[in-house]
Amino acid sequence: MPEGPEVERVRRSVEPALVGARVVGARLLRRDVLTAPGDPPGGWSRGRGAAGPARPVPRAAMLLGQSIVALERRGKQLAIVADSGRVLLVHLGMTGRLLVTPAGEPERSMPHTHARWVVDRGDGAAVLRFIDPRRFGGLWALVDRAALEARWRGLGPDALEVSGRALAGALAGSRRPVKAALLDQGVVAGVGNIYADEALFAAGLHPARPSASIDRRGVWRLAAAIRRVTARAVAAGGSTIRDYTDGQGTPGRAQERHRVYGRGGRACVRCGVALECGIVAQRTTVWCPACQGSAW
DNA sequence: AACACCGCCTGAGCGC
DNA sequence: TGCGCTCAGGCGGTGT
Repeated sequence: MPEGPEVERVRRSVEPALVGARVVGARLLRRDVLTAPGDPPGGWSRGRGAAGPARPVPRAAMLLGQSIVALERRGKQLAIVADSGRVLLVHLGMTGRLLVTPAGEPERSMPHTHARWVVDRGDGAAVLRFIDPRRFGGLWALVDRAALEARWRGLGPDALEVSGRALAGALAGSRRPVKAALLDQGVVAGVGNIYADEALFAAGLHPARPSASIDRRGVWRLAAAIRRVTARAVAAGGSTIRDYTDGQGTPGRAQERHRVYGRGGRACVRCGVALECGIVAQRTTVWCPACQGSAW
């Protein structure tokens, strides 16, 4: 389940093969995975019959014939920027993967491959695949950088660098549970269910605490915890729970460091009390009833 | 306006 | 062994 740290690992792992490379082949195997300019607002219909190339995709939208100049990330979104100015925005959703393999390697059949590119850096071609069994992820074709910036304007600061001041501004006046705020990408970009629980534990805050009830010191502690927890996850290669690997197929080890996520009922690593498990903000949530105070 | 909640989608894991 | 159920969860759309 890729959150910000996992997407950052993917970005780093595919960057060497992609930046400076020219896209010499592009195929979209499922039309509904891509939202291109002119598609219905809210994206292509995901209903029956949406599969397949029912409507031709402008090949430029898939960056065919263009050179990749940068791979940029904000939160869970990964932008492939071409020299034409066009951008292909990748969201991995729950089970999405980007995989790069040398073109010479024997073609293994990879189920749920929805898009496939051949890129050439001059020193040999490589194949890039977008694979996503559950299809919560997708691709968005943007015509220029301005469109990317407009889109990213809706995101909060990235989790790796969120400041206490920015978080305080976003939590002020909100009565919703602080965990719900953390999962809102407009508040902090890149935090998902795993790192929300981990950061709240690290900051000693109950996930159901109304956002506005947390004092200044607590908010600063929380911002620092978000930065620390996500930075450590990046350093550990990301959390591999089920499907996640980086762009080379390498799993991460950050899951071995989780102190609350997936540990409901087990002993708190800090105080030994049994961790509680419940639903907060419609998500499975684990917290320590002793270390994380009360919801009020 | 702010927030709650649903539905999308497939595979893993479980109980019977 | 095998079937069918539940669960996982990001996010956009709709409802309150």
